[in-house]
Amino acid sequence: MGPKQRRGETTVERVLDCALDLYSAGGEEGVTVSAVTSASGVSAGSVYHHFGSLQGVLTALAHRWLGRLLAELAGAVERSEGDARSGIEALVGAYLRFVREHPDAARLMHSVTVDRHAMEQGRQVRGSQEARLAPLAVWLLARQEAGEVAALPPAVLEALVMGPVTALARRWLALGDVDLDETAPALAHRVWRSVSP
Amino acid sequence: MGPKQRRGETTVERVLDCALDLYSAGGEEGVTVSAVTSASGVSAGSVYHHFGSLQGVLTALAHRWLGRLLAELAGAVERSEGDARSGIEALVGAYLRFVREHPDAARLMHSVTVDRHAMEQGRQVRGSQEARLAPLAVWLLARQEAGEVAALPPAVLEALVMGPVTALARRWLALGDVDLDETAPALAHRVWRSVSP
DNA sequence: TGTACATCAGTGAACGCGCGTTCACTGATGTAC
DNA sequence: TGTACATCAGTGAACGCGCGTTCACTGATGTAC
Repeated sequence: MGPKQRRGETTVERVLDCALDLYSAGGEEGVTVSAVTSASGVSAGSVYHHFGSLQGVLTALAHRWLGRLLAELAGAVERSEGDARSGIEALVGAYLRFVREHPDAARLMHSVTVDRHAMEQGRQVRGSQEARLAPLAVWLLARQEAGEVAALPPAVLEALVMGPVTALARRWLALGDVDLDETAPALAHRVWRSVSP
Repeated sequence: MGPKQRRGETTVERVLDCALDLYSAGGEEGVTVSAVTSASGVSAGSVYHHFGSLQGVLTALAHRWLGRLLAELAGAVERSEGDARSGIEALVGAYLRFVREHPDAARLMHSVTVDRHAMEQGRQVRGSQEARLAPLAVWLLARQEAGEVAALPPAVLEALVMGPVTALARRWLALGDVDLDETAPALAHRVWRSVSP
């Protein structure tokens, strides 16, 4: 899979970059074939050569950024001091920083439609994401087994940690009436309180 | 605004009900004019008479259910014992119950596209929602001023209370691998911990 | 190093389909007198 | 209570537009010998 020549890589990159711009300008309905081709200078046929369909472009775009976000989060946790508290606070901080630095990509990732299509594509997508999510999940589970985190079902734990962060991110993306840097420490502290033993 | 004859009301109702079914079956792209007309038996002209456009149908649908949800939440808080803790726990419980009882509507409301269009329609929509949201916001502010809730910025408080609930709801809607009833009390308790003084 | 060749990458005109919307019209409803 | 009439509600054929996708083809790249 993927391009097998140098040319192909840059074409793919150009298409995805333009697709993100179009998405942030006009939502999913703004990402049409003709918009992509005229914005990127790549022909329709070439787009289909690399992505198979227009939906394929959006899926690839979501994949790409989700991978970057998860890598960022895993890195932040790894770089933290190792205990549950500083790890979770690092996680919260890294998420909000990523959103602030890549608001357009964040908007795309928060789109339910993307989730939906990804789900419909079946377990293969979820499987690959789980693989990338594994470092975080493994770390959290280890902290939990060490008694540093409350014994809660995984789904509840995930909701408590990620819920407030994504909620604040969504609000900032939609209204921009929050200072993420300023509020991040308070949020991180409160999230920690909610999952501490 | 709205229908001025009995006939009109039932037509509007029928269109909205069918639109929700179509949405839950095929997402936003499943809600086409021809799908709506053939599912509801209402003619295209009549749809346009009542809603102005297809987008108008989706906007009306989102409005309707958002109103119902907020009314449900406000009612639950009102019925609670009055203190911050039981109010917040009632809120969490009511939200999850609503999602479980109306999963299709919940999926629609969690859609970012709906948010997006609502936002683009300008402050009028947000204004009317704020009016309906007021009871909850007012209640929470009063508890905060009484010292029953930590002194946090409104955006952070909202994220801490609603974030975990919507996150768990989204997960259940997407994967269904959680028992909402079972996990609701634990979640509510932890949410309370995160905002208690 | 040079050449042959298979494969990859890219082009863009053409296609048909289904979409949202309109409009001239008919029928139903409710109200005023 | 009965009638006239303005307004609301509903119809469905028709329209044109822009969409996603295809395909026969050319050009570029990298590799094997």
